[in-house]
Amino acid sequence: MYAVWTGFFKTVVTGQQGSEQVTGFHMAGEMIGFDGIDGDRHEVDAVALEDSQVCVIPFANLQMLAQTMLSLQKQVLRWMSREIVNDHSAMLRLGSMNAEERLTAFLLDLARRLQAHGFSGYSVLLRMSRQEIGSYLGVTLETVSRAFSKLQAAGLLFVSQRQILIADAAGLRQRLER
Amino acid sequence: MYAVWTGFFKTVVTGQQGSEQVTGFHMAGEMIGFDGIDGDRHEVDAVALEDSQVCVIPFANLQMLAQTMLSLQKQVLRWMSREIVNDHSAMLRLGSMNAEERLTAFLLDLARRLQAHGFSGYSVLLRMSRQEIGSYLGVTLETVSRAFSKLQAAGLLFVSQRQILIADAAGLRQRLER
DNA sequence: CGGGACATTGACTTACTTCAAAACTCGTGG
DNA sequence: CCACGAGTTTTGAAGTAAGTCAATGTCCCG
Repeated sequence: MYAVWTGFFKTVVTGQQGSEQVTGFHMAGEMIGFDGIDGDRHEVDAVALEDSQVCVIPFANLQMLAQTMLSLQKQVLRWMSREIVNDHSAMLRLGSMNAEERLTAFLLDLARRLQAHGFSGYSVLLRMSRQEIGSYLGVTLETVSRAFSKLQAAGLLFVSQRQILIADAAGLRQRLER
Repeated sequence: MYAVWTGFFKTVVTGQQGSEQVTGFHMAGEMIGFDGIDGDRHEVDAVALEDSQVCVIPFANLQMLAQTMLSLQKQVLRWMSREIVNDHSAMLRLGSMNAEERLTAFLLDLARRLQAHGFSGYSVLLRMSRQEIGSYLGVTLETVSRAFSKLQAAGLLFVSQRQILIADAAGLRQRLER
């Protein structure tokens, strides 16, 4: 298991012949590697998107500790449960939203998580490229770029390369209530 | 937690204003409800697609038992890990495959799971409607129907309403190696 | 036998992709 | 300090896969 200490990661699954799909972005305080418990190999690759520090925790150790520390055992289950819930929202995004809605939902989620970590909930510095956002959202990088431009034209946010300023969070949220 | 004893279920997440997304199908021997551990409510609804029997397991009980039975604790982690891996393949399907590939991957996965449960790996009786398959795969029911017809025209399978006969599993697998 | 739900197929429309060009950013070296 | 070049982002124009709307067909059950 890998606990992100500082920095920012993406996790990627690779299909048979090289088709890549970003399955998530991970910041400080989050865990990576729950996919490797069942099989004996991790199904995803984790890639740092900036200089980062992780704490490597052999799963056997975690499990041993959890036997005596009940709170840790609970925490592991909560982490995994949270990942499952996250993945289900990702499926909802990918399966039943258009490009603009996907980007909106993604941004709101990112801003919320950043805020939970003590950062501003309005000024977001993206660590990932349009390409990577597109992969995560199941659209092309061009579509991501166009969706950004459209949201900016609608006065909901300001975009300058990777610096995003959310001008109207309520307005963004409203766009998801189709 | 709910352990499926007999029958067949779908799980569904509902977006803000009623947009539905099927997040999975579950057959005998599989567990439902890992999404409810973190929050205090389940995020998905489970719906039986035929007469079914489940074993209801209060999570607190499971947790208590797991403390003394090490093997059970491991099993819980394995179940959850497997769900995470499954969700990631679902994301890969939704994010980087076209309609025909999504249906192909879905069918192969379903056949594999049925076979693992002692059923035929070739003759598949679908328990869900085109609508529900479409929701799971992020396409419309018409697109599902057309994809079925196309795979049949290619001689890879035979379709008669909900009865599917996989004629060329290797050929189907090959279609995924784009 | 008839009605209702589900599935298939066709014709048309559209959101997104693809291909291509121009603009911006940033690090490197002259 | 500026110029160059590579990588990234934005924007436009054209093509296409899938959505939408609608008609027809099929199955099941009362």
